[in-house]
Amino acid sequence: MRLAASILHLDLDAFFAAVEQRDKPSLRGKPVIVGGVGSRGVVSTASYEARVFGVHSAMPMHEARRLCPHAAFLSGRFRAYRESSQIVMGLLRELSPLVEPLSLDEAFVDLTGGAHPDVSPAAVTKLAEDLRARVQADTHGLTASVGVGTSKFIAKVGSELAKPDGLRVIEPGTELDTIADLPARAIPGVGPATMERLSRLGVRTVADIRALSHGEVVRELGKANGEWVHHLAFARDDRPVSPDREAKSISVEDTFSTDVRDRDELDAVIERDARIVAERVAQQGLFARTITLKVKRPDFTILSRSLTLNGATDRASTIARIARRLLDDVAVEDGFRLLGVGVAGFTPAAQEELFEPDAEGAVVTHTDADLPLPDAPAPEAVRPRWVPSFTPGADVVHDEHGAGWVWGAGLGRVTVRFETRETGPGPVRTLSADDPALHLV
DNA sequence: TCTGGGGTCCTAGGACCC
DNA sequence: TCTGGGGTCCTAGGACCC
Repeated sequence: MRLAASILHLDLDAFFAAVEQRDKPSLRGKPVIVGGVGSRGVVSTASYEARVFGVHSAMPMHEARRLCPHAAFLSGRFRAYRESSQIVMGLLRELSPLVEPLSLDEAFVDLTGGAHPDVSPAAVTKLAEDLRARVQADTHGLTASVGVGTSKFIAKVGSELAKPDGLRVIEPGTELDTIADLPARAIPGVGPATMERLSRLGVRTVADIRALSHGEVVRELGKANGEWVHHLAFARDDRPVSPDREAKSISVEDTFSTDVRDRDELDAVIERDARIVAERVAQQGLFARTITLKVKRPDFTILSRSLTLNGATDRASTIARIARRLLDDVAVEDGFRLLGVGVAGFTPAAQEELFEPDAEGAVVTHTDADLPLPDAPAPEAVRPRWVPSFTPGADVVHDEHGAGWVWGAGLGRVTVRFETRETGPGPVRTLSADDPALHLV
């Protein structure tokens, strides 16, 4: 905790949904829900208009449809989100080089590291309001909530209290009062399980935690979590803002639209995911030692199996081969609803002698054969993950009608609303899916 | 037609080493 | 003729975050 309120937390309001409303004028002021549109999808972001109906992040999509059937249900346009995110992160880096992004829509900034040495409450208020105005101008209308405080925790509490489209500077000395009546869940790290334990001690608010002794909290929650929670309840938080945090793991996973039990199909998914993982590892110039296979059973139990190599690799074939072998250890009979492949234990250099313990514990060397492509027609579970298609919300262009977005598709037809950020609400037209004049962007 | 995907950190037991 | 003790690495699971 610092003497001055010099840590800033910025959170873009209902980010994915707000980008959609910005780019789709007919959806402004209406409930918009972005997420997985398949039968097993969940909500990523709901616009404030949809939240009124009880829709929120992580909610199963089928439930969101029940609560708010008249909403627009869109799968995401991550390129557009990334673009706006980069604009905002750029604005933050103008304030200070010490910017720590937490996700596309959230970041901490250490203002003492930057060009604005005056961190008096009046000065940071001015700075933060200017920032919010610039975010809105440079992103063509997205709004941000900003909190400023003496620590990461307090800054984040500030932006939470300021939502939506607000600013809250929590002045030094007022922290304890500000957080006293917040639910204990407001402390980062207190999730459902921890909250349940705290409830057993009669805790509801942050102040209730303060009434407990350090020892009591640690006994109930364990050492690390207990100390953390007890400290934060007293607003003691000296975590630095750390830009350039290095990745510790890279993984890809797929939830299938129906459970998969066929071993060949699972092997094909492993190979496809291993390729994606290997590409991302290589992109970052890394090599990984530990390969992890993750599966989720139909009853939602999650299993993971991992193996650490003596060497380090960035090869898809090696990652896939190990993952396939790890799958040998897992009973497949009930099938899986999810399979994932991940790597960790990064080193900056490949290790020449890449060998691994085999099932008997002996050491075997191997060669890297090219991975076979699965024979067509591939089952749905094994198709490439990012095939361009007329998913709801996708950007399209029509030679005659201009730019628009996919409202719905099926039975060989695509319904498009022809409008853009600049046009204002536009007309809806239903076209043939193989209309040669219609192009995905 | 029941509940995503990509991460981080912690715990706990066993192997292994000195 | 009752067998320490610490440190590190690996593995599996779980809580949590956005």
